Amino acid sequence: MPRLYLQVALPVPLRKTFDYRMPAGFPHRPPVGARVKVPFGSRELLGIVTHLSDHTDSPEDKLKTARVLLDPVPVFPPELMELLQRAAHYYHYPVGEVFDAALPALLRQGDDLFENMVHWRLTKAGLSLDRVALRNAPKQLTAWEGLQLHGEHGMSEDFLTHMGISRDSLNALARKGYAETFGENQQHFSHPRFQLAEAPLVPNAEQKHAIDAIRQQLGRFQPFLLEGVTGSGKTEVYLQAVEACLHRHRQVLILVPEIGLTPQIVSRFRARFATDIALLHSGLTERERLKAWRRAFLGHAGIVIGTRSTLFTPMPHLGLIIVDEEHDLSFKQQEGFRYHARDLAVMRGQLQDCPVVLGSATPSLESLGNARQGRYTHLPLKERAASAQPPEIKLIDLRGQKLRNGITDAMHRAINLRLQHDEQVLVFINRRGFAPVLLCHACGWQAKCPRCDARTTLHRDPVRLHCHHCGFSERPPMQCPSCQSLELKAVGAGTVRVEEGLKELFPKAEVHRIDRDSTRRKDSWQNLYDHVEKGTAAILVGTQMLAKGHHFPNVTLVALLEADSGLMGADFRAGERVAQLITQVAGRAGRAHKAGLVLLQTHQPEHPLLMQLLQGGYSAFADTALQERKLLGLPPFGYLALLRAEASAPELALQFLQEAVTGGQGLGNEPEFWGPIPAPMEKKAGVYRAHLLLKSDHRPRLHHFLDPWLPLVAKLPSAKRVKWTLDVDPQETA
DNA sequence: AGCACGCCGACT
DNA sequence: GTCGGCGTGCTC
Repeated sequence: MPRLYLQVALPVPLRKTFDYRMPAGFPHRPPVGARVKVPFGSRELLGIVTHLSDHTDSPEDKLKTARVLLDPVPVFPPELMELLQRAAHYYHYPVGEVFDAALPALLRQGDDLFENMVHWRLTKAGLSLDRVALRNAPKQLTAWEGLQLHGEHGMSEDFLTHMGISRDSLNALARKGYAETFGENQQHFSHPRFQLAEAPLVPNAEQKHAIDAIRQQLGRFQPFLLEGVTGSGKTEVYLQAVEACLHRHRQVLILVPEIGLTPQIVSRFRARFATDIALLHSGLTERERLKAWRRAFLGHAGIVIGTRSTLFTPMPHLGLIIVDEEHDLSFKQQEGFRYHARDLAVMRGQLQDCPVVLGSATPSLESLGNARQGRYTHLPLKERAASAQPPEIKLIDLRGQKLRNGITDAMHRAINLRLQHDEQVLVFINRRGFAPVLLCHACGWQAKCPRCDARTTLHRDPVRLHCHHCGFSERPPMQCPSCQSLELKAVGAGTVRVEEGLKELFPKAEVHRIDRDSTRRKDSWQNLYDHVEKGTAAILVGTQMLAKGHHFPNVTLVALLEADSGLMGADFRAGERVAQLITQVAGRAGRAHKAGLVLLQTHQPEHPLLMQLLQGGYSAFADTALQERKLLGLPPFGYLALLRAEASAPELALQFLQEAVTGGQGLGNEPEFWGPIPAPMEKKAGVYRAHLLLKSDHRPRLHHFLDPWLPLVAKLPSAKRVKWTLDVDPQETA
């Protein structure tokens, strides 16, 4: 019998796997996708078995022996192994680190997969019990009712605790002989079960078309772009597609941008389906995360909802993937393994033969491009649900206007009018703090961050200057450090100053501020939301985080104080981001029976992007933007990779990138090189940064170039003096 | 990324 | 005399 070697991926930044001998006592064929502990240098690491092979390319005497096999079944089933390995290749990231990023932290640390895994079921006595026997024990009655759902099949304690049934009440039932545990520390795979808890709404014609289209493709790979303006009923389409999927005893994976901010979508699913819904988001403890992950992994959870990394959760019966707000930036990881969860979701759908629904009111130009080329089925929802009217958008020219705390007279009057009608107003200003500039009126000196090429922002409460880019903070000087003048002025407005200004202008109105500083306390945002939802006159001031997920039915005016602030950006996606932001915030106005008004303060009222949004909405903007992208060969018509470098001196980073360009000559499949250039904020947190953009008009050709180029780049002598990273499909190119 | 090995400076 | 600075080289 040939001897078998284990090929293992380890969490080290090396673009290779490592071979190990199998010790006596390992099963004959350990499962590919399982975790193993292996010796590595002087330490012991936990890795993933990627292959079993009867030969090895390493010299026999260098091989070490694996130590412990941790899993009886793979933590990554075959389709996930395939997804993660393809992703590692696509993003040119070390495969062992990709596996590491995909695993809940406790499993990464070596915790047992099925430790503390207990299943409960009713005993014969429990099954034939009369409920009156428990009439004096309401908690035990609930537990007994819960256990009845699955009868003698039983269910995991993870799920029971998730439904609010405590171990105490289960133990009490056990003591009376009505319930028992079984299958301790063992896997217990099953199909998800569900019941409809409320009747579906009656869809309109567009919704029905979308629902039918998705239903018909269940069991097959097909991407859909569900483009629905705010209030067009995207969620109802999701719900009915999910229902069809659950009917086939399949699981649904739903990705959302920031689950903490969207409790509304979760409660819609909870209200519609009586099923195990697993939530995976940043607010969980690692123990909670593992339990939720395990319910998905074992097939118990019918619906799995989570942020970006939830995409990597194994689901044995996956039947549908939904990516809500697919344009959202947070789906792209911005450090380390820089994957795009939306793009990998499509890849996963392909591997697992299921439809992928990308939903947005403001789709990314990438997805619109895919829809127009026929790769994705376009499902537009243009009608707003019953009686809702589209908001009216108007511009206020800021040029030559006197501003009071960032507010023009025209804006002041418009807000006043709405408050008099007992309606609510949202005010957006995309800047935290009190004022973005502290300026010397005498000599022009400005407060700057010593570690970044950036000004510091003046904050109140406590009064300090903060750098929003690196966390530096200091007490503001009493007099100008340059000319000793005492005339230091706070210029410009952030959320705090606008809040103060509005309180002065409207002393009788409730004014609330929502930004990262005001919502630090857990739940404070939710409490405020519940309060405001009741509908008394109020003004909400905030950054874009106010625009996400929440609907305020009584808001009739939305104000953007600096609508064009994003238009100056050097990034080619700046326009797309501004158009999405304006359209998204406009969607917050006039949801119920009142028509909404959107007021944009701008220095560039004749800017083509603004004109287009006003006249033709997001789709008119998208048409033009796509034409421009095509002319320039930019995404989705061109394919980009960005090589970033940072170093202790500016020349080092630029020199490294220049050598990388030179090293790429003659490799074949060469892309266009744009740069190297210093990054827009060259100095950040004390390091100097530079960029090299690679652009190709064929994706495969770009990757055929990157494959030999990257190892070469890594071996450049100058690579030792910089920290470099490659970003495939970068979202921020500037 | 870690971690060990290695070869030069100021401390008990 | 040693503790420790971080350059460089390796990890099946």
